[in-house]
Amino acid sequence: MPELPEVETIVRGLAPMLEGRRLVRVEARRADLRRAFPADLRQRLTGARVTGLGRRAKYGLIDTDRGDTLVFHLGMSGRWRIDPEALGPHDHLLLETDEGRRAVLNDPRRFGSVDLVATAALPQWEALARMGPEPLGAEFDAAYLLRALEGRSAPIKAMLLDQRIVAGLGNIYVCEALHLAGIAPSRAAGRISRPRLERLVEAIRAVLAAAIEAGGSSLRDYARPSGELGYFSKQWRVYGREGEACTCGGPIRRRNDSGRSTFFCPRCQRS
DNA sequence: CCGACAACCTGACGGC
DNA sequence: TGCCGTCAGGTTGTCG
Repeated sequence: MPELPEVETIVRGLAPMLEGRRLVRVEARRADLRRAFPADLRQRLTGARVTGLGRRAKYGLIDTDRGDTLVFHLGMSGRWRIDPEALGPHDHLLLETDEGRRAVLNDPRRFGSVDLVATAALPQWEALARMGPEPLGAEFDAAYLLRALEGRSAPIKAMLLDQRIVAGLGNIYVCEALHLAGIAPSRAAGRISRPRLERLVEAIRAVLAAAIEAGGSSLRDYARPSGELGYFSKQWRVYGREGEACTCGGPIRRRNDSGRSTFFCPRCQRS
């Protein structure tokens, strides 16, 4: 589920119950996800006050007054459950606040991660250090993309999935943005004209903003009986719509590019 | 640098 | 009903 908009939505959903609260109970229910949990996770977090939440790319950030930031990544199947009635399978990490609220990290496939990083050193932290700019930030524009893609012969789709180029896009929103921009996923990245890169930047921004907007509206019921966070409407133009009609009337195609599905409209995205 | 592929895991779904 | 193959929103590493 989680690309940038999903993580953003989840962070916004967690903020009201965590911000300013003291963590009275921290329980890791297994030793690792994709990699081991920090050995001192519990002692460093228990008793700490959450000072703020944030996001960098697909990473969620929970800052504490002890100078540590809990950094979580949701992998393919991660989500947070809010005040669940009971803990169940794949509930790997529990945070309980001084108000008795509970946030539970659930991740069946365990491709996610949980780390504890000194807040001041966060930008230098290995996973974030080599990361490209935020697609919704000012640094990300056509001029930047032009330089970053210069001389690259790899397909634009692969380049947009590369977090070192731009941070936070995944398979869905790359497909969506390329379609909105009218660019073929296979187009050599370094051979896209500046005007078309400008269009691409705007498309990426628009697609992400719309998804965050949609997530935001569904947040109102984030405390549904199931207590799950991460419920998103699917307003996709091409993703998951193989065989259906594109807005142009032509059929949406699906192709496999090195193990990942690419959805596109051959008519709207000729080059 | 590039492309293809495997690995890490579980669950959902379609076909038979 | 059940078994089996396929696929899934991510990341990382290897090999040619």
